[in-house]
Amino acid sequence: MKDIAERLRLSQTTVSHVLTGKHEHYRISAATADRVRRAAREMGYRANALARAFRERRAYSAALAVEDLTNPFWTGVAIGAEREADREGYTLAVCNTARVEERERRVVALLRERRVDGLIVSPITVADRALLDLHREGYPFVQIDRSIRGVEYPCVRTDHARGSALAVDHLVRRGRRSLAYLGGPPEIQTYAYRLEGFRKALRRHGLRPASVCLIPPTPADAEAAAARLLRRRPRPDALYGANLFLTLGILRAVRRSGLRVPEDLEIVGFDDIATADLLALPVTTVAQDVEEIGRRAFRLLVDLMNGRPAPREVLLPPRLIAR
Amino acid sequence: MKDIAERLRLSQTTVSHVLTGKHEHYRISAATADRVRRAAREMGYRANALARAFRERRAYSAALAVEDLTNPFWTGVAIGAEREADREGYTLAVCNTARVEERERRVVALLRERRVDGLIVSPITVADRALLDLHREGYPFVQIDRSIRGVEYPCVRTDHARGSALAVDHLVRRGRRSLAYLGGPPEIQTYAYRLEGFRKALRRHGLRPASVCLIPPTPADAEAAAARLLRRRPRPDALYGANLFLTLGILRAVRRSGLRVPEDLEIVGFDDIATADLLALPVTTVAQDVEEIGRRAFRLLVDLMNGRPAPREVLLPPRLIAR
DNA sequence: ATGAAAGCGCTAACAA
DNA sequence: TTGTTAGCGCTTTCAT
Repeated sequence: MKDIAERLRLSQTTVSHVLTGKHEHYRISAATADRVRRAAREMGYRANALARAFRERRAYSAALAVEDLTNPFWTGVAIGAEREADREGYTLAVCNTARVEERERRVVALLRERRVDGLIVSPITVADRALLDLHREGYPFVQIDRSIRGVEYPCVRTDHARGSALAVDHLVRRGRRSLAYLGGPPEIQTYAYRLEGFRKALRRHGLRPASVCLIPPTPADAEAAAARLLRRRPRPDALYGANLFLTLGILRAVRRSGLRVPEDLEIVGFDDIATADLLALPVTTVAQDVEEIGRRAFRLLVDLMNGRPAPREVLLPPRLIAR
Repeated sequence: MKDIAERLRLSQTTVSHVLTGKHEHYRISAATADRVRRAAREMGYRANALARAFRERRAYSAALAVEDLTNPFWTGVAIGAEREADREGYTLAVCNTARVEERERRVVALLRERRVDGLIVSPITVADRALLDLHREGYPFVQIDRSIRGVEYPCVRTDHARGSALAVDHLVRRGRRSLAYLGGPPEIQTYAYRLEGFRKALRRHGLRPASVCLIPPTPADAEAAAARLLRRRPRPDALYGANLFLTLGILRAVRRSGLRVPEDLEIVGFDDIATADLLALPVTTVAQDVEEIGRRAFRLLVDLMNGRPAPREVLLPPRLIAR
């Protein structure tokens, strides 16, 4: 800017006004604005984003803390959020915490030290305490998939309960009566809502759960739990897995059991499976609009970062993919 | 820093020396260093990364341009790269270009405007021309999966040819003689090497390709091409898909054909499939160490960014997962 | 072993 | 319609 100003015998200020598009506001003459722009082009001027960020105290960057990029849910969220960030001129740092405490702390540090302007995160991925601290300090963040108490920042998530209801209704419609639930720990809000939805829907049909297994949400744990369920007499005629990894475990257990699907029992899982049509066993899924979650979250974050009000909760409808 | 200095009646310089860990070099007394650190803690000092980046002309951040976060290859790379970036104190911006030209341009602009210090990218994801420009301007980047001519910056990739050889050897060992190749356009170096490896390996066994289909690397295109192949007489007794999406298409075609695997034919695909054990048809895969690719790429990028020399090519061995 | 001072590139309040 | 000036928080050179 200085060089341009010198060459044009203008002040650096004027150049700045033009180059930042504020010439209207400062009533710079069209002719001058033109000269500045031309010179800038000729001289190969490139704005120094670092200087600008420093001066404005804003890096136009945000972070997305993800607990497992291996999970298509989070990949989808990342895609959506990144897309929106790009549209808004923000840089999005994607941080994979992999549920390692040390890495969670670093995400928060990132926000504080690198002066990232905002954060998209799901509680658990970053400990509640840290989030409450951030909240108190006024750092804007948007929650995904689940939320914590005592924070009026928004949460964007699928209507978990509704998803479970879709699953139950589907199974009951197909004549199943003995449904078993396999879900993660209900301390995690996600699973609490999914379980609650499951229970409520069953009640609506005048049924009771054949079983409710609360286990760590991994394929191995689900496989073991499902195997146990399948040995029970009477055997449940439907298994409902409350997330992708649980459903994969269920599928493995059923496959090993040699039972036939859908003759002997039916399987429904939360989260769609990309290769579902190629699997040996048919599985109905409750699909989430993951990219939309990411997009919405980022848009709300922008609102927050600009001091605009944002709703406390955005619920997206799930979709049943029957198979 | 100023506040700390005032409180301690020291100069800001001294405080800076201590807080940036350079007190050894500047021979600050241990006592002073201690006082400074204590005060910093008490006063809740947090370094302002924005100011530092501005002053040092580097943001300690890098970008990873990915063409499709939906592809586990890229997710794996992202996980690996992010992990390493974190270890090195860098922030990694993951950019999903989704093969949209406009978005590719933005990635390059990001680098130029210096919000990031370096780039990890695969050619095609960002057009060759843009990369050559960057190279000429001296901006550091590391290539992934494939590389362009005229650039001595490193490329980290799986040994594609070796992967194809693993596939061919496996099939021949199992008695297959009539192998068909389905791959993406050989203008993309990745596919060129995979095809070449396929051809060479066959020749080594005294065989010739039953067929070579060069198609867009999507499930739909592969499904159509594979269906055509399966109608041929004589029918190939093995199909080799040169990437994940091609292999998924092949699996669909074979499934619809009603042919039995492995009795009638066998399938091998480049890139592992997470749910392979649950699929209706067994599929052998050539697995890449995707996270390692990401990690290595980032480490090389750090070397480049610090002006250290880096090798032109890093080849990682693939691994056959027979099924 | 510590400090003074300059400056990184930009923005904005204010003056003219 | 344009310019003057100060300053953002930090690092670094040079002095002391």
